[in-house]
Amino acid sequence: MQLSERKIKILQAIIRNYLETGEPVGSRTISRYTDLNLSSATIRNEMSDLEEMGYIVQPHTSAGRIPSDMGYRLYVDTMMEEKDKELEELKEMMLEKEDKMEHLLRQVAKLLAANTNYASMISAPTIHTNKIKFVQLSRLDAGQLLAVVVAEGNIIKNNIISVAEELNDETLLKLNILLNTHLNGLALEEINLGMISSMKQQAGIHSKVVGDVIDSIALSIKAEEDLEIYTSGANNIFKYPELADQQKASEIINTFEEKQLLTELVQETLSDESNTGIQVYIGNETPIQTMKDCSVVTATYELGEGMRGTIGIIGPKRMDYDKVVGALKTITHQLDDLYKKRT
Amino acid sequence: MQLSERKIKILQAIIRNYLETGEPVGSRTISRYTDLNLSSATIRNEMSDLEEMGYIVQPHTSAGRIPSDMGYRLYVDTMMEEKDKELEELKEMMLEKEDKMEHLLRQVAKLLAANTNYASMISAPTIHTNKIKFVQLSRLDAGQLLAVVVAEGNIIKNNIISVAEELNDETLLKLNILLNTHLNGLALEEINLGMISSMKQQAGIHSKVVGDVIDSIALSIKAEEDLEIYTSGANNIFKYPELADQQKASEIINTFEEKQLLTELVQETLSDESNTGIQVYIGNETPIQTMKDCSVVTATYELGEGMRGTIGIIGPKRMDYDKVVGALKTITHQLDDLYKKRT
DNA sequence: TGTTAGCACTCGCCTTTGTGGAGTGCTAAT
DNA sequence: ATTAGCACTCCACAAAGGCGAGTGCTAACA
Repeated sequence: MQLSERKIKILQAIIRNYLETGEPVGSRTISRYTDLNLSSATIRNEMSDLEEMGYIVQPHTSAGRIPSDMGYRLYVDTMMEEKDKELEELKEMMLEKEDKMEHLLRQVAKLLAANTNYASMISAPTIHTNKIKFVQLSRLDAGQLLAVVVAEGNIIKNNIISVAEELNDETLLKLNILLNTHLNGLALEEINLGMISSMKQQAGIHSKVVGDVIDSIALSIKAEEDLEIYTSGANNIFKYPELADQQKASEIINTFEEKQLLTELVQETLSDESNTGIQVYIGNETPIQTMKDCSVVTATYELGEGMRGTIGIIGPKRMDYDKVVGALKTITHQLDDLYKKRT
Repeated sequence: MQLSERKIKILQAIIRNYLETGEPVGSRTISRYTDLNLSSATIRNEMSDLEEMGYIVQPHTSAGRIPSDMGYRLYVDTMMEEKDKELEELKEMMLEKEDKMEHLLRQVAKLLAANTNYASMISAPTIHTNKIKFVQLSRLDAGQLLAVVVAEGNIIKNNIISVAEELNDETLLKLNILLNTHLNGLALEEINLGMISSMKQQAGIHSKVVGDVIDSIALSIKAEEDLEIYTSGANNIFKYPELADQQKASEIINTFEEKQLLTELVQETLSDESNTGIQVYIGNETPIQTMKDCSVVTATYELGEGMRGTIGIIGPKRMDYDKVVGALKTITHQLDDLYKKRT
């Protein structure tokens, strides 16, 4: 069977209506709601077809129809009309706090949640493709050194290193020079064993302690690929009855707390480069099983070269896709602007 | 009326039973549950008294009794028998991750939540009474400086400072010496305007730029009294029907997300020094209004001088106080040990 | 005087039953 | 191809009734 023009309009009307009310929508409603001037009987026939084709389902006989995942999918792919969102206010807010990445991200998450009435998450930019800008080793006290590594985009990592043997000022200075000349401009992921051993060699006489130090710096740089994910508005899910029952709410809340699980989503999003950077996962399409009753919309943002992070909105399947996509576009653009201003 | 020995035993039995089942408990149950060998009728009389005295309430006529806030209070104050918890496993886990305070705290929160089946929170130690150990200013690039401040207990703060005018190496060195000699050993809260202006004076010729830099360091040290609170197990509240309804769950979850609100709890706990460091807030006693249907047990931990933080367990009023208090004691002691080993 | 047995009573919970309404599918007429 | 009409389905909701747990009271007993 073919999707006639009319069927599309009806499907669209069903979805729109369902998005608003959350209730199954019947033929009579559509018969008036649209400008098609068709009787409910005709609509019923069409709806019957649409059901057969899999775009809508009946929760039970003699109830109205609701969109299936497939119906939503069609809607998102072809029928959406993007709304322009008024997220401009955000610009200033964001700029205020510009200095601390962490604050910024929290802020963004909060803003999105507040504006959309869905739950939101944002992952800190991945930095492993990021270039090292500055390395410094300082003595804290007898047995402890402080290593500071700053990467492109002013991402700072601190590490305290315990050493058995005290290093004198001269050695420390040498080490600093050595580290900077070798590591500067390198992407974090480019640091490898060969390089480390080459550094050790050049460090020369103190090889034992110095070697240890270099090892632990290298390790700490590479190791801490810490998943930083900020979430907000988890409790928004209680606004949607279809998600608010204990079972589901508990699962979703848990996923939000164990941010670990959200990394999958981040990975998935970052790896897919197909389109505009915005992806929509409806129901079972989601990479996170616990969210199979939700829809998830993700976007990739970039702060300059290689620093990409993920923003996500999680809500009911009947979320306002238009609005959400609009909001995400606005935000990613503004993050872009932000970066440009900053550099 | 006086609380006879027998009344106490009955009250205790009621509470114990209610803690387990969450159901109102009737006279017949008590008549068997205890070793008092009294008929249900006698128990009924006593219960009637206890109700009059305010220790128990009936949710509705012809239901069993449940403890009132006042009943719980009496229980916690006088009738508790602490259980010894088997939280020893934790010791090793904690030591593994010793290096990063943040990880440690998250770990502890998670552990507590998992072990108690309640929600947990932990605040990072306050550091404003903490002494500065080390200050360093480095040039990142033309317009940017990196300030690193390390305080007692190896708490590290980074700050990027934008400067209009570039500082040469010599000035930077001087500044570093100046900063260290002045600030070293000082508690963060001791830094005041007089001191800052005195530094500025000594900085001499470059007063304009240097002054700015000093200002922003001082500011960043003082300013970022950032509330770091880690939470875990929020979804545990779904395990207790009396908290799991939408309204309440939503409120509680929200409080957990907006960690802001939890600061009150932290403040309250830290300020009160009365007793063993463990406090129990039952129902309306809580400092956080949104948790008036819960009980909150908090403990103060110390990592050496002046570094005090708060741990909290949030659960239903019928929480297992014995177990929770035991667990908190164990944890605080272990954090104590941890600090000793570390230094 | 304290304790107990017995009994009537209360009230929430659960199941059953019934009703109304929204919506469908089908058929026949236009 | 569209529509009006009608019988049918099924959910949601309310009312009704029975069950059971628990109480308060009274009277009897040690």
